[in-house]
Amino acid sequence: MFQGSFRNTLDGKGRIAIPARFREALGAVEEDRLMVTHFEVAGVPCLEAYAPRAWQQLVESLTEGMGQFSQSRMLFETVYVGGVQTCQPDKQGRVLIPQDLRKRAVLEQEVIFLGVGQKFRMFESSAYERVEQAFHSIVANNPDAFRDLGI
Amino acid sequence: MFQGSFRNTLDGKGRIAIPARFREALGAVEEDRLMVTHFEVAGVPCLEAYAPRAWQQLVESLTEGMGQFSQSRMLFETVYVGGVQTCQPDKQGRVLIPQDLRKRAVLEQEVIFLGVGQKFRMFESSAYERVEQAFHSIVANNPDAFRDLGI
DNA sequence: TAGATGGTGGGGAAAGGTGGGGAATAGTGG
DNA sequence: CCACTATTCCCCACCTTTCCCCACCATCTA
Repeated sequence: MFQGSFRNTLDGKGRIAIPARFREALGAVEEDRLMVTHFEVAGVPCLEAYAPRAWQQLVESLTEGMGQFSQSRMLFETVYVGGVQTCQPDKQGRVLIPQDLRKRAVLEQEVIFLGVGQKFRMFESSAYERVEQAFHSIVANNPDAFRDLGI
Repeated sequence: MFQGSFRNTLDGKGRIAIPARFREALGAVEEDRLMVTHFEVAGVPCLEAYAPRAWQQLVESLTEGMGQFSQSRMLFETVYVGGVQTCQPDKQGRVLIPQDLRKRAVLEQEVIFLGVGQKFRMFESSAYERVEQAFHSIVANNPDAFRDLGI
């Protein structure tokens, strides 16, 4: 379980330290590889990282769920599954975020880590502010938006 | 297994480096030939590449699956199977993409490689952006499309 | 204050990707 | 059938990125 938010810095080589709490959560389950793919929240690009096992399950459930050539399946497997990269932390607990992903999520300096259960998200801090704004303006303008969530 | 996304460049001669990870995945199984055919994802043209053995299996399973003269079978075998080309990497791990395929997928400069299990896809980067958009707009407008996947 | 933990920085070797010269081959037109 | 041109193939060389180290600093705890 990934839980909590942290704020670390990308160094000149594109490496970043995985928050120690998240490393524990990884190591608890298995060897410490990370599956990282990219995504968007409210139109703001970010990365999503899974423990290998959790990722595996996700991919398998994809195979069962939809027809071979369904539009949404192909999109999902191309963009979300296809975009994944395996990252191996170095002895300091840092990973090198592959260029391609770094570009997509526009990670440049300060990165926010957000634990979301089976995975965690990474945003460039300036981008993350936009997500916060989006959240607050939804709450203000559309109080029912979160009714289904049971909160 | 092909996994991960990479971004390489076509040189003036129409050659492109196969990402090293994909070459390993190929070489692990057999000699490093590639079967490349063309396809579309969400209306965006791309190429799909298989290891020879995986391609073989695909073609054979096709024979079992559908009636000899079913419309969809004939279309599939004509366009998808018929359109395939064998590519042999040079000693630097590059392949020359045959003109014909290059044109169809409009590969010109920067190419995105996406590992999708038994095969990988190649898009011109500008074209790939359209695929991403399609994916994100499905996720945004139709949150239930991927409900079972828990993303 | 000393020690432990977590995060940051950078040197240097190795791997991966890019570019281009020049020989071989195939395709085209006279 | 020959000559010419375009494409393909094989080689070598460069440069950027990645990987594997080791060192340092800041914070928290005992």
